[in-house]
Amino acid sequence: MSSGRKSQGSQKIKMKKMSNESNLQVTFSRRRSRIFKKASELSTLCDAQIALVVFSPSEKLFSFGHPNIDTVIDRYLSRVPPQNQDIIEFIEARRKANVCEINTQLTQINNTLDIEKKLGDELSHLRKEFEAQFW
Amino acid sequence: MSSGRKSQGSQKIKMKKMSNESNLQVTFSRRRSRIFKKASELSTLCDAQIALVVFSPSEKLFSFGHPNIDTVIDRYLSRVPPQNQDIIEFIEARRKANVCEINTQLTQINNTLDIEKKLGDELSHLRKEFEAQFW
DNA sequence: AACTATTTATAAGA
DNA sequence: TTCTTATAAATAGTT
Repeated sequence: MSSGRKSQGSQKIKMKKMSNESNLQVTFSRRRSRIFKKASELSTLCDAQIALVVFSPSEKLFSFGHPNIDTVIDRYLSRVPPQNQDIIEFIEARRKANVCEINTQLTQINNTLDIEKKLGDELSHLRKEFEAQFW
Repeated sequence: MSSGRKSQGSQKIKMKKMSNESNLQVTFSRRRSRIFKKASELSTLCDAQIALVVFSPSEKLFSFGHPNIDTVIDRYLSRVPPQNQDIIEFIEARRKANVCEINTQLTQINNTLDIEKKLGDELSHLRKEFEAQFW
């Protein structure tokens, strides 16, 4: 016994990234599970919707949601100016622009077609006259 | 002083939705801020990526993310079979289908136009012959 | 919002 | 790793 105390107990630590890797691993595991427990308690006690996603330093995924993580994430994405919504709107806008542009082309082509048809009709009439007179 | 003690201190509570609305409001506010604090600490101490979204019973949104909530959510959505990606693909497919269909129409119209033009040319030639012979 | 008795969480050591 | 322990933080009810 170098000391009368068996432990110094909990000590305050600096809020920066832990240097000791094995301590970091232990601390991550403990704190992570407690946060998920607290999130679960909050959702139960207060009927709050919660989504919690954690990636460990070793890239492992942990997630929790109440009543359902995807429901909450969708609700979040529909409120915040969302990137995905921008993409959808961009694609839709391009689609509409495309349709509009092609419709303009179609109109022009149909106009040209009308002129050609009228010319065709006129010439068809001329041909009949010509044939009637030629024979 | 109805009692020698000033407080009963913390008492264990049942893990079910709190019935008293004002207590629920206070508890929600306290626990929520502590969870966000803990999430922040975990991300700092362990350099973990975190996304936390909470909707209060009164529909208010609270969110936290490290290094960025949308980054983490995107990373989560890219692992889980994502609905939004489906929507994007659906819209893109519709756009392509539209373009393809209209291109078919254009081809048909251009073919028709060619025929009409040939007819027009032929009749134009006939008219020249007719006029040359008539005058 | 502040206080307080009690319960939990925490970090380090064994 | 898990267990212990001294200490710090969180908690629920009260004031």
